[in-house]
Amino acid sequence: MRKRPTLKDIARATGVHPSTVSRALDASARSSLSEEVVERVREAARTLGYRPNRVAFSLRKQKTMTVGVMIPDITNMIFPPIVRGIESVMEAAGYASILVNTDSQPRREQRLVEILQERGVDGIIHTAVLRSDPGIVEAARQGLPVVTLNRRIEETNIPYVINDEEDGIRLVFDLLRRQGHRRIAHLAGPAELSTGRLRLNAFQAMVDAAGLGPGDTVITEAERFDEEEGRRCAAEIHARAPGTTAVLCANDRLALGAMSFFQSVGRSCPKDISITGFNDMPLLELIPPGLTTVRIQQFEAGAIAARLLLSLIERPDESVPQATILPVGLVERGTVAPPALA
Amino acid sequence: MRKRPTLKDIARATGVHPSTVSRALDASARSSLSEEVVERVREAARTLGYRPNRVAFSLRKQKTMTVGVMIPDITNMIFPPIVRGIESVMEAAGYASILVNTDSQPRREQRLVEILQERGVDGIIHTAVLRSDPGIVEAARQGLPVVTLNRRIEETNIPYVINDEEDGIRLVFDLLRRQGHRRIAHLAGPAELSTGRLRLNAFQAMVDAAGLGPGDTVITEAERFDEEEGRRCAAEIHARAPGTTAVLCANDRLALGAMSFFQSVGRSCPKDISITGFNDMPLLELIPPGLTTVRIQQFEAGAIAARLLLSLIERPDESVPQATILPVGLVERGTVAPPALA
DNA sequence: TTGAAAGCGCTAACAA
DNA sequence: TTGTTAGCGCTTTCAA
Repeated sequence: MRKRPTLKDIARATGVHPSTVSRALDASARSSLSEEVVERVREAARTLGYRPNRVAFSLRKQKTMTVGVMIPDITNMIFPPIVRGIESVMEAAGYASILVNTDSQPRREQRLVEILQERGVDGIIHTAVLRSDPGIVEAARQGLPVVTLNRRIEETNIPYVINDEEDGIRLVFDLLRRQGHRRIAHLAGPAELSTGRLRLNAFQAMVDAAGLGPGDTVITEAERFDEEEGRRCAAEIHARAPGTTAVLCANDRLALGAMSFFQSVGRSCPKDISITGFNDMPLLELIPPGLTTVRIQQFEAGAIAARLLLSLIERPDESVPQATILPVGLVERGTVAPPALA
Repeated sequence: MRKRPTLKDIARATGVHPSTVSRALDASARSSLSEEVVERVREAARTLGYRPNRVAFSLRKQKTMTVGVMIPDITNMIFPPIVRGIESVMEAAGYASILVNTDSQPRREQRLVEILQERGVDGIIHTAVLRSDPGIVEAARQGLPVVTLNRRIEETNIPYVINDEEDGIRLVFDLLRRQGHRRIAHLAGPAELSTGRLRLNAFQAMVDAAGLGPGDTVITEAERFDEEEGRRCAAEIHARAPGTTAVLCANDRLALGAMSFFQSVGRSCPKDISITGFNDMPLLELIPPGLTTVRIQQFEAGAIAARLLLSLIERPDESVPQATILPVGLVERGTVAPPALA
């Protein structure tokens, strides 16, 4: 690559000292210089096509203006909007984002945290934490600004931004109850993820509050949030509790898998079985009969997490809220109907 | 952040010179040292929790081990798999990726190229170029390794990886012809994108080769590759050429929009109108009646582009192929049927 | 208002 | 085999 001009080159061209050039180009130091020098320097910078070297800047200032963004898998469609939300505020603040996919593998996640630290990121937004996650906790303990998004780590004071999981579950549960369902199954997410756990807890609380008995509900736990696990768990529900009239799923992909399973065994949705999801991922509205689900904020959640991280980085003594819980909404489409009369 | 240990700290701990520590920790320089020193140094590095500082490394070596990945918009579902393909090879080679979204805005794209250059990226993979794109061309001319993906820039020697657009169009066109269609419309993509242009050219060539007359085909050009433009252009086709029995769309999102339009005016697909797409984006198979489309390689395309870029960066005198054209395949689903008898 | 000098953490040419 | 030294491009303290 052709060598880019440096401060030294500008200094030579204008006959001033490199440090003077540095000052002339820095808005906050500019004030202490004569207008004439500032103008000459800026002019020279322009004609030489000067671009500051951020690597040198970073080494000197111990600040890379870069953040790490950790997600489980960008091909999972709920993450792209979140990432855009993060970048919309980071980019505006002059930060670049290094995006990494953990594939939900703890060892890989751990390694990626180290890689990001080697690269000197100023902070990390982490959407892929496990409920217990020593690697990132240790990094945060050493002073690295971290905020978790979508999920939280238990027993730490790392700030987190999550959805109101409890309210979301309440919304779909109440809908099912109003339609007359009593034999409601929960297709739960992985227990090691806070989303899976919180939604399960909320489901159980709703069941208790509704006075449903143990014979009415069955719970299966998926190992991953994907369609295949949705099918597998739906099959289990079908086998263990054939009288189930509604399946409340911990997320949309599990619900899609469940829909596919019930269709394959000839139980039509919503006539024979009602199904609900969580997240309202893109394109869902085009898949018949239209999954009834819980809408979460995606872009906005990313933006909020990014603002929190910026605050941690740039104003370390200002305190930020430890918990940010975003409101959710019910999206009624076609997968819920009253139970068929037995 | 707690200060991380440096080479100097290890040097102090072991009683050798920092440069010796550097050599001991560098596999390729290690051979010139005594085993005893190497062991002592590595041991100290381990106990101190030493992590190399890549910023200092970058400044010294003039190499950041970072590449820029430019895409139009990560929320467009065909890009996440491409990005994963890129990262799978970049990460394995020790490179980090800075992902930026251009939103298809030339000025924004231009600015992002400059930002990436300030950050000293070792190369750029660009999936968002326009057919004419002076900013990135100039950067490449100055010696920055660049490869374009999915799209190409005309009149440059920047290596590119694209799909076999011509063959893809041939596949769907032939299918429509075999089913007996004659009045075929093309819902074209934006002319300033090579994908839009190449697919349009291919369509016209097929029309000519098939001996269809000007009365048989109508072409409308979308301004963006999205559902809304698909609906608008489908409406235009419907108005200008109501006798059209098939619409060959330049990509899946346009096709989805067209499907939505024709449904809204009561023309059922595929009974009254056949529709085809391009890309085979995720989830398409779940949307009835199932879009017949052209499958492109996504993950693999990213991986190939990344390998090309790596070659440009690490072996600058080895030559790389200027054009890589990936094979495509036909995916037959439910949106194509013989034309209704008039 | 400007210059001189040091140093961020690392690598590499040269010397010993 | 190891140490010395310089320097990547920048910011910032101190002096003038």
